Amino acid sequence: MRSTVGSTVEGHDTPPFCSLLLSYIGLNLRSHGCFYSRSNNLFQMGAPKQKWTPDEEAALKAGVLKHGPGKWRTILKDPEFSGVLCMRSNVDLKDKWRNMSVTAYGWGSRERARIALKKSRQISKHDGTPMSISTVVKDNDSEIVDVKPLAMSSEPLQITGQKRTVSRLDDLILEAISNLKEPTGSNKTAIALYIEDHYWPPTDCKQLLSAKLKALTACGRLIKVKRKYRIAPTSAFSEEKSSKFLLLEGRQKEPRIDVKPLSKSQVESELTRMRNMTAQEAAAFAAQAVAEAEAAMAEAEQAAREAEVAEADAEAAQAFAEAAMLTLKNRNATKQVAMHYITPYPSLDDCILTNLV
DNA sequence: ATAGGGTTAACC
DNA sequence: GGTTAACCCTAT
Repeated sequence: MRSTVGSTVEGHDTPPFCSLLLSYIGLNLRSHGCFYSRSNNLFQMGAPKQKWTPDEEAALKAGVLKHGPGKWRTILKDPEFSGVLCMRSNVDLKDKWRNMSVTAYGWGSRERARIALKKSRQISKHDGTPMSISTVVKDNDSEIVDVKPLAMSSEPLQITGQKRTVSRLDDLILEAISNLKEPTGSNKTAIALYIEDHYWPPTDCKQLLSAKLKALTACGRLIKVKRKYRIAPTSAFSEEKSSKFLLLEGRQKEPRIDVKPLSKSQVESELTRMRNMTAQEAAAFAAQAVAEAEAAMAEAEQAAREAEVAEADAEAAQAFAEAAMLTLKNRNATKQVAMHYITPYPSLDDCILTNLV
C-alpha cells in the first residue's frame, strides 16, 4: 500500500493517509538528508523507495519478538506496533525481516543462493547444462542448505504468556553458541550480544540469560569451561524437556531414584573428592557453591515471575550448597546428606563438575 | 496470509 | 559495474 503512494493503479487507500504520508515523507527527508534524487516530484509514477526508519525497524523487531516471525499480519494489527508500522504492509514486514536477517549474518542464504545462481548461470553459459540452484548451493557451501534466515528458522512462538520467553531463550542460547562457532565456546557477553542483535530481547534478558545458561549447563545441554559455554556433544536440539526439569517437578511429591546410569558413580567420586579435600579447599569449595547459589537465587528472584526454570535451578544450586555446607560440618554424614540432596537430581552431577572446573 | 524467487532503484 | 535494500510476483 505504501509503495503505491500517488499511484493511480492501487491508490484506493491513499486519501485517508495523505497527510500522514506527507509527514512521513518529511520525516524521511530529514532523517536521510538527500531523498532519492531521481524523484523531484514525490508523487510521480514509480514511487520512491521508502527506507525503513530505526523506529520502524525497532517496532518490527519487537513485533517479531512478541508474536514470532511469520506473523506479519498479527504484528501489523497489534496496536503496539500499528502506529509506527502503519505505512508498511505485511509483505513489507516480511521482506524487511528477511533483509535484516541477511545483514545480521553478513551473508544470508538468499544472497548466497543468488550468488550461486549467478555462478550457475555463468557456468551454464559455458557448458549449456544449467544446474539447479540447490545443487549449486550444496556444492559451494554445504552450510547454506540449512541456513535459512535466522529468525525464520526459529520456531514460531507457540507458548503463550511469559513462559514463552523462557523456553525460547533456551533455543536462542543454543543458536547463538552454534552460530558464533567459537572453537572454545562462547562467553555470556557474546551470547547476550548475539541474542540482542538478532532478537531484540526484553531488557531483563541478561538476567534471564545468566539463569538459563546455568540451567542449561546443569542439565547437560551446555558445557561450561572457564566461563565459556559450548553445546554438549550429545545435546539434541529437539530434546526439549530435560530429565532434570521433570525430576524437579516430581521431587516434591516423591523422591525418585531412577537416575542416569552414571549419576551415582559420579556422585560417589565427587563425594570422595570432597572427603579428601583439605579444610581450606573444602571451605573454598563450599563458599563457591554458596556464592553460586546466592547468585542464582538473586537472578532467579528478578526473573522469577518469568523464569520458573531459573528458579528451579537456583533451588537446585541452593540444595547443593546446603549439601556442601553440611559436608563441611559433618564429614561422616556426607554421603547420606548428599545422597538425599543430590541423587534424585541427576543434573546436579553436572552442576558439581561444572562448579569445580 | 505467507514464503521465496525475481526485479529494480539507490548507493558505492 | 557490483552490492544492497525495497519492492514485485506467484505458488502454496
